[in-house]
Amino acid sequence: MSISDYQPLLENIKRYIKLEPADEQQFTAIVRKTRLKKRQFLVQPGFVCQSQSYVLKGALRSYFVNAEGQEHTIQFAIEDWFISDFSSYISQSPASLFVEALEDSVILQIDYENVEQLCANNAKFEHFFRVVAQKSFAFSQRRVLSNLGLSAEERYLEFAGMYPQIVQRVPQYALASYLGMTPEFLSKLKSKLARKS
Amino acid sequence: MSISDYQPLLENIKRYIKLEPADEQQFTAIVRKTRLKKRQFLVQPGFVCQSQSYVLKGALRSYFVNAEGQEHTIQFAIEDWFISDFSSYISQSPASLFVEALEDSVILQIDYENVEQLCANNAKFEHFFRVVAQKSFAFSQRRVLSNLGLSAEERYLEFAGMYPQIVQRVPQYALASYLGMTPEFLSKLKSKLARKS
DNA sequence: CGCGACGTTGATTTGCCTCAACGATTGTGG
DNA sequence: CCACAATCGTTGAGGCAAATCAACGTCGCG
Repeated sequence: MSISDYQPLLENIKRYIKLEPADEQQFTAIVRKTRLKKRQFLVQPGFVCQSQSYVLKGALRSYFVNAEGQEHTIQFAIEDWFISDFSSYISQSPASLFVEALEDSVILQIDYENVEQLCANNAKFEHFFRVVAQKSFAFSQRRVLSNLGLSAEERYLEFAGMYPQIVQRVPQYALASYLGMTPEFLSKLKSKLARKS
Repeated sequence: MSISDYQPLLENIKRYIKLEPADEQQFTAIVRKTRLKKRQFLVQPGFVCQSQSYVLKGALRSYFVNAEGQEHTIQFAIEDWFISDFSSYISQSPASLFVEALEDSVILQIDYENVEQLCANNAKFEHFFRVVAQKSFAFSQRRVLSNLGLSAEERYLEFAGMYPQIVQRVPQYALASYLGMTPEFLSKLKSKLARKS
């Protein structure tokens, strides 16, 4: 695995903490690179989610399948994003989500045990993972807010305004299930909005 | 402020990290006790949320008011819970939520600057706040899931099963707005469920 | 007491879902 | 390289869960 593979992830981390060469070395020692084929699963319900994954190239999503068989997308991840079944990951208990590659992808994985050890040994990383968790929490709360306060059309427009790349890149049924509507309804919504302008 | 006021909060922290007397002292030095009257606001939109609050006694909620004037409750907090406009708190930018006392309450407040300093000086607390943020994130993701995957009735039953104390204690319009339904609909739901049993 | 806040109940409306049929595109095996 | 199936998006008809609107009862409190 070449040095350059780590760079995007190290740059990401450096947005929050300063890294000396020794820190970088400590960190890269626990990173694994993995390739995924489109439609390949990274996590499946019932298995413990051992690692968090950073996307070097490609696109993934995590989703839940409820009793009626409906899919509900929890998260998308493209380049420079992390993804996992976070609930399973932090409690090291069986997952309830699928994590699936939407395209052929390349990811960097870091395992739970190693992350915890790293954080215990190096306060910089403890700080980094605190900040990331806090931002993730704030992000999730904003989503709860959108779900509660906005109509289907407003949710679509908000998301499309914020993440146009993702809207273009992921299948529409996955986007619909993220936004909390049926694929049919999203389709009608888009054609209505297109007609307006 | 008497020592015993700190105890519940210290016990909470000790569930995650071990505290030496010196640690306890470092921590209690940054804690402020505040009393709130029912209907009093702790945070209001436009003002920066300076602190996180731990509930010693009473009940609070955070909520958002959208363009149409509808309220949407983001969180409830009773004894032994934290509450704030977390998004405003971590970015120290203007709040978009109200945080309001639902009863006369007593809280312990810790300010952003002091928490950051404490974490920088004492790795135990950095760890504590990481773990708390991670759990909060996982919790919030589960709520997104419930919002997406469950009907109004299912959301109510799930919440009532998980937090019966809160259902009894908070006004029904606040609960309805937390669960993503109108007060009228929640009322009909409850009477329907009561009739069944 | 009387007012305001809260919960209830019923009639009506609507945003979104379900079901079904139909193109377009992709992928796959012969 | 074509044929065929599978996958995905579109469109329309009809249905339902939940919202809206309105009227009324009740309780706590100034």
